[in-house]
Amino acid sequence: MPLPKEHRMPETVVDITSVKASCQRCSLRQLCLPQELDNVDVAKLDDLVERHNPLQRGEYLFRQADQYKSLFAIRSGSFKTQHLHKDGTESILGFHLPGEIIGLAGLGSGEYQASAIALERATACELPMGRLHELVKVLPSLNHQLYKVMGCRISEDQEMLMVLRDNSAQERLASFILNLAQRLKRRGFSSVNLILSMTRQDIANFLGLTLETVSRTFAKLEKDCVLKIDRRNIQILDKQRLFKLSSASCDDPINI
Amino acid sequence: MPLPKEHRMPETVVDITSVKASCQRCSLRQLCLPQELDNVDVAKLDDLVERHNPLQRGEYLFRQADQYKSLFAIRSGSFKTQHLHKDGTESILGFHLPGEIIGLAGLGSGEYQASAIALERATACELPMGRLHELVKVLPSLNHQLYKVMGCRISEDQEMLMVLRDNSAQERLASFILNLAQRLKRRGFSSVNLILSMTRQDIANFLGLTLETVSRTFAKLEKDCVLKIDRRNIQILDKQRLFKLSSASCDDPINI
DNA sequence: CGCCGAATTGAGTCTATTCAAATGTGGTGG
DNA sequence: CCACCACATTTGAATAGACTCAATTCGGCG
Repeated sequence: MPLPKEHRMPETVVDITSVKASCQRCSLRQLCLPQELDNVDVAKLDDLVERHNPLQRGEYLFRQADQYKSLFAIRSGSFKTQHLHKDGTESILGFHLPGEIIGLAGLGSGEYQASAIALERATACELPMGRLHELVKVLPSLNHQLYKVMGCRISEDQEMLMVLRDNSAQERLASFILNLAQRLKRRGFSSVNLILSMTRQDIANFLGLTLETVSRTFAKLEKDCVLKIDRRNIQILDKQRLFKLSSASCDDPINI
Repeated sequence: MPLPKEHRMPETVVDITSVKASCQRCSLRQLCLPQELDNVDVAKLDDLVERHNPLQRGEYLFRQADQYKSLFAIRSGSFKTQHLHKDGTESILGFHLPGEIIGLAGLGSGEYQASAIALERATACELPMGRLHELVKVLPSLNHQLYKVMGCRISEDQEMLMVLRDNSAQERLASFILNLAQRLKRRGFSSVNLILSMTRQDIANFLGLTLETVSRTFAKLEKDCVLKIDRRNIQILDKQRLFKLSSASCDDPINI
């Protein structure tokens, strides 16, 4: 499997040297669980976090139907979550970037309902649920923050549901690129030059299209001078127009 | 607006006479927030619940972009949640039955991202967030339960996303009917004879189809002797086959 | 250089849509 | 009681967007 250029976090975003006491100094703090926690509380959160060695592309962070043990906060790189159906087909549920929390759906059923797979070299912080449940009892701010994270996830999932259900291929792809650009920007990456860590097939699967349609739609957007495309490298030439194309009914203001 | 026959809860399911101390005696207890709470904790939950007068078909329980104040537990009847886009179009996000908690998405953004509208005569219990936040601090069991409810919602939303993104019109409609039958059964209604409280247009909007397609697909399912259809009354004639039609890749065992 | 997987491009097909018309139903008022 | 209206629903015919199948190109890597 050919490796795409890695999504390496800029030095200022993740301090690789401070593996210990990490949440406190982690520059993902504003995007992750510690957001809005004071230093004392973050220190307590730090104690339960288990930091993992890097995963390589294709390796699993957790597997569907594994017994539910932990939430994971992504530290670097990117992941996809995918659900395996009984008939052997797979559905991609999402792509996940540094600072995002994955594994939340398991809180309901007690088992992971999807597998998380690294799309490139990636690291994650593990938050064991047992200890997290203890910690939220004594840290109302953490408890509140966790509710907020979950509320956001419900909100984002419903937004995505509407995009995938109601929009055309071009609208879906435009939304996808804009969404990615916006999330990358918050993490200190360029919001104009994106390096996709997933294949066309992954994008197609995620958007409910075929890879041929994704390819053709990219070609059309390039022909219309909205994007410049070079394999996994996407340059946004006309953000305004991409936004208009993303959906006639989208209501988010441009904030990318 | 012509009224469909009302989804009236069987006497054994909701005791209308005990409006006070209601969570304790409410027979939706096993489906709602109090699930797995002991009597002392339920009594405390009772104190914060504000019970409302019935809403008529078409009336709003809360409105999109209203300041976020409360969660709502449905007590009787049914609701739809729908998102209004900037261009004036509306997207239905879900249909909601007694015992279900709605308004969870607001926990992230601080405002409701959809409106909740009664589909028939309906009542709901209001759970003000301010007091709920206080209560979860002292009731770990309630806190735990609320996480579980939110985890389930994330899980269900993702399941729905896959159905709407990956399946054909017939698969979507079959899934929809089976899902409804299953949820109605848990609430003491027949899982064979369903009374739909929503219009064909609502179903189409929810499933990402046109109302013509919904109508044609119902007609096909009736012609194939899978359903018997009389306006809003649906009789499931062949549950086994409906399940097979619902999706080649669905993995839930038949449990309806 | 040649292999292999990823990605692109082309041609024909099919599902669901759009547009249009007809039918059915419940409620209202004469 | 019946005529009529508004609205929900059904049905038909033509269209369009995405899909399938197939062939080709591209790029990285041994």
